[in-house]
Amino acid sequence: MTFVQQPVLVPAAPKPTALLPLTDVTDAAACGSSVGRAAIAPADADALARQLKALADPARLRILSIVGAHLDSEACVCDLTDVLTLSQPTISHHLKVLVDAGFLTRSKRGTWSYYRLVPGALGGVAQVLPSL
Amino acid sequence: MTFVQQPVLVPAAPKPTALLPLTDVTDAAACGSSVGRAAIAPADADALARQLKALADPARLRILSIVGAHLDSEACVCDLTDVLTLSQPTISHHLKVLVDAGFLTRSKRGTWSYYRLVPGALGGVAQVLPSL
DNA sequence: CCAGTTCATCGACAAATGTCAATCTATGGG
DNA sequence: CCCATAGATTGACATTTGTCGATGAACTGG
Repeated sequence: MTFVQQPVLVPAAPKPTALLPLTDVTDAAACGSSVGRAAIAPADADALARQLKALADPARLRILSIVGAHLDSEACVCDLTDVLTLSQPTISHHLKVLVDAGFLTRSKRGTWSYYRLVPGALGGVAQVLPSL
Repeated sequence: MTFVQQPVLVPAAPKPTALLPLTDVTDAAACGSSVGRAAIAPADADALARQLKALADPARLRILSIVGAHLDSEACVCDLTDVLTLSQPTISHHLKVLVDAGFLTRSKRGTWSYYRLVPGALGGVAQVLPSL
């Protein structure tokens, strides 16, 4: 189990302006704290929060994990309904959330819908987090 | 701007049983998909979702960023009320969420409350994400 | 002791979210 | 054709969440 850290390739990334754009660094409060660098821009915080919101659900994390656990990082809905204790519409809803957030892609073949991990999408979020 | 990637040291981590405990790997659906490894355990998905839920808010991301932007990774509430366009009770609420989730610590000195980043907390989440 | 400051807590409210039953839309097989 | 199956959509519902105003608690300076 090595996890080669793919070349990122985030698709739904809203253009990371400089990974950490500024807000402003011009104040000195009475409590005597000093600023070392600039903080995240509000627009970037919004975008990152949207991505994290899509991940911040136990069912969706399990879905991503189950899809990623398949040999080709691809699974159909029946693979999920078997394991998750949730109704089929609920699972379908979670899948839509993950697709809209850019973590999964959907491809319909015949009667079945196959979902696939977007390479680097999770890694992109993981890369930005520690630099907050 | 280098971001040295600290030695992790996650404090509030709920004991990662093996980073990816199993659920079960014993089925073969009609759609013909094959399992390569085990998925995340439901309990671990719950724990990770709780952490992510604490992060999945623009105001809280900005708070973490502002605290981390200070030279000693420490800031008082007044540093936040100056920048964020939110009422003081709302900011206090977000701070409590981040403390409860293990991303910040609070230390009161005199009239001021100082919040400090928990070293490795964000990195711990970031490390687990790509291995889903 | 009193007034002002800093921050947390409480109560209320609208909005967002997770869930399900019911329904709809393909697709495939007789 | 007709029916069965896989999955998406819809509508409804309870719960959670983000926000604020009002209030409370603790410390500081006159």
